[in-house]
Amino acid sequence: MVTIGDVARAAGVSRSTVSYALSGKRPISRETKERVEEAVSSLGFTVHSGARALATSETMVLGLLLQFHEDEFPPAMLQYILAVTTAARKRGYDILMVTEPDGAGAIRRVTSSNMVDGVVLLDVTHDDPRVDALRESGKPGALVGLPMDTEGVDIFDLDFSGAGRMLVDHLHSLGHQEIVLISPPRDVFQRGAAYAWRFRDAALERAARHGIRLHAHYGESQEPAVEQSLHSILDARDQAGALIVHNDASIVALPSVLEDRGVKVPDDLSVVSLYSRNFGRSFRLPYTAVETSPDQLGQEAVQHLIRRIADPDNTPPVVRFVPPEITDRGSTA
Amino acid sequence: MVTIGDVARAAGVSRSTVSYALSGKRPISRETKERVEEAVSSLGFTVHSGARALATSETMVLGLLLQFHEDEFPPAMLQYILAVTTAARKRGYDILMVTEPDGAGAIRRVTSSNMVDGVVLLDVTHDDPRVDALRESGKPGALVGLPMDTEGVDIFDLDFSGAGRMLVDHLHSLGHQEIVLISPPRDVFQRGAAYAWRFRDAALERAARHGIRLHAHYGESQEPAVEQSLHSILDARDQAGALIVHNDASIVALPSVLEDRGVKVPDDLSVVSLYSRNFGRSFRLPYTAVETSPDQLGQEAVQHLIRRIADPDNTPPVVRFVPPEITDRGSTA
DNA sequence: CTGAAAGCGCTTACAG
DNA sequence: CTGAAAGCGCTTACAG
Repeated sequence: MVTIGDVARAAGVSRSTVSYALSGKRPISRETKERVEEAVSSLGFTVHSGARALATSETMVLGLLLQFHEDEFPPAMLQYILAVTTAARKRGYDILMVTEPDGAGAIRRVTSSNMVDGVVLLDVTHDDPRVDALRESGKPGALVGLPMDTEGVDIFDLDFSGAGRMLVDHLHSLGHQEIVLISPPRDVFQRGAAYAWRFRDAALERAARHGIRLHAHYGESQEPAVEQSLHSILDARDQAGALIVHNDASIVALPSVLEDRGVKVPDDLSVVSLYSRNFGRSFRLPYTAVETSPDQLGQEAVQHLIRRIADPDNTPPVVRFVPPEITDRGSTA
Repeated sequence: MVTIGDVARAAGVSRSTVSYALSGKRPISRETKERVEEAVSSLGFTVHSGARALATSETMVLGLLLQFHEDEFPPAMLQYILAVTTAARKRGYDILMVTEPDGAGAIRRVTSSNMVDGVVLLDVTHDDPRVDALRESGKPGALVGLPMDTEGVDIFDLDFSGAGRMLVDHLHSLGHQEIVLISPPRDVFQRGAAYAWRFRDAALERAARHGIRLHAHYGESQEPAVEQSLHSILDARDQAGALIVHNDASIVALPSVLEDRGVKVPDDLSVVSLYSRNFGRSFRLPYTAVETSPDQLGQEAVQHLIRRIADPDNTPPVVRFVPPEITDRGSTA
């Protein structure tokens, strides 16, 4: 391989001059700089990332920690992966993708071996063991999802409580008095994914205030249970005029379930949900929904994480809840 | 941070002894080894990955190169990502996920900076510029997808030609004489994704041999075009008794399109496709299909790549086409 | 069975 | 504006 020494020799300067010419960290004369650049490109020099990491204690790599749970709909997670990766690369960082089941162990592994400068945790739960592991690691981290103890970590999430209130208000303003809510699967609640109950509890509370009957049910995540559960919930609640679906697998399955049942939206039933624009496009979902903004969330998380890496102490901790925005697709009446 | 020197001091031995005790690359006395291990765990020592990479020229990281094209259905790619990541971790490797648009440049970047020991290329096309970049890099690579020039690279893919023949044979054995094929979008062909024409051409050839009329159409990848194209193709070909869908977005949209049209499977129409078990489960696809085996493909690619990293010269080049297997879900008659 | 030392390829004070 | 040298934390011949 070609090293900085080769470049120095070819350009007739010292290795330190090459390093400075490349980094711009001290002034270099115009002609020296040109000679260095010529040598670099003619030799095809690239800095050895391990050597640089050893010298600077910076890897320019971010860890992305995620898990594929049985109770989650895989396509939904992809949007966050892509958002984080793109945002990182735009700022010169690469992404180490870590998916092993033992997330806390994985954090210890990649931080203590100095493989990454910081980590992004996806799908953080209420008592997520990864959060303690992160704190102990001393590396900066950005969380997507809300843990019980937010001390010393940066948090980025949709305002699920606000989203729940917003959708209930929307249906209330149209005069609905009886609403069915399809939540994430029971396992998601038990796992401690706060987004599930933040949304549900806010919706319930808001409905109560409006005097609306809101029936909350758990949805499913795997077919054929998804469709079956939708049918049985709709069977049991056929007097309700509106449906709130906070469940990715269920919203994807809903169009064909409703078609099966001969239910017309919004004439027979008003439907609202939460999903991103791209998600809705992949599956042709025609429902009025709160935009979940994975791109924005991923970008803000990465941006803040990088700022904290650069200046761990003077960066204020942030708990950022992206305000919900509703996209009206005409599925309510 | 705690270094190997700290461990050596605590254990009362030299740094080299610590290194050897940890790696097992030379015999260490039982008691020395125990003292080292005790020091390691009490101090919480982990090898600095950059330092090790610098000393050994091995990073224990694999690059995973992929792009999200407009003309592809995102959820399908996720299965390969997960398969590769899991297989790599099982063998002690981490995954650097590289998604930038300039794939060839990305390969140059991560290989020449020695960030990875090898790369996996997903979705390789006929004249994929990444393949040349890979060859020039001198690093081992495993490709998923078939390039024009297979010299010096290892290839792992489904036998799409065999899959095309198998599905046509299956329909032929049931007496079908007129079949519609929905291929990937035109853009996928133009991009040079060989799997698209390998499947189609083999199906056409096989159909011709059987004296079957096979009408090949391009499908779409984005809603609402997907559904519209399905409707217009089915309108134009309403005399056909069987449908082969080689298009992820289309097969996901098919159930509701057929329901819309009042078409019963398999009574009115036989349907066959290609997708993985998990993919089918996510979307409740009830169709007889060739299993695309992303898990197996990912695992074989990683396994072979790691073998080649260990011994670049004595590892024979491989072009591996996983034989198609049909899963009968009763959607044909 | 163990140690002292060279070397991997960088960056960055220190010195001029 | 530039150079010589130390140092980052490992691994591995070399030597005993």
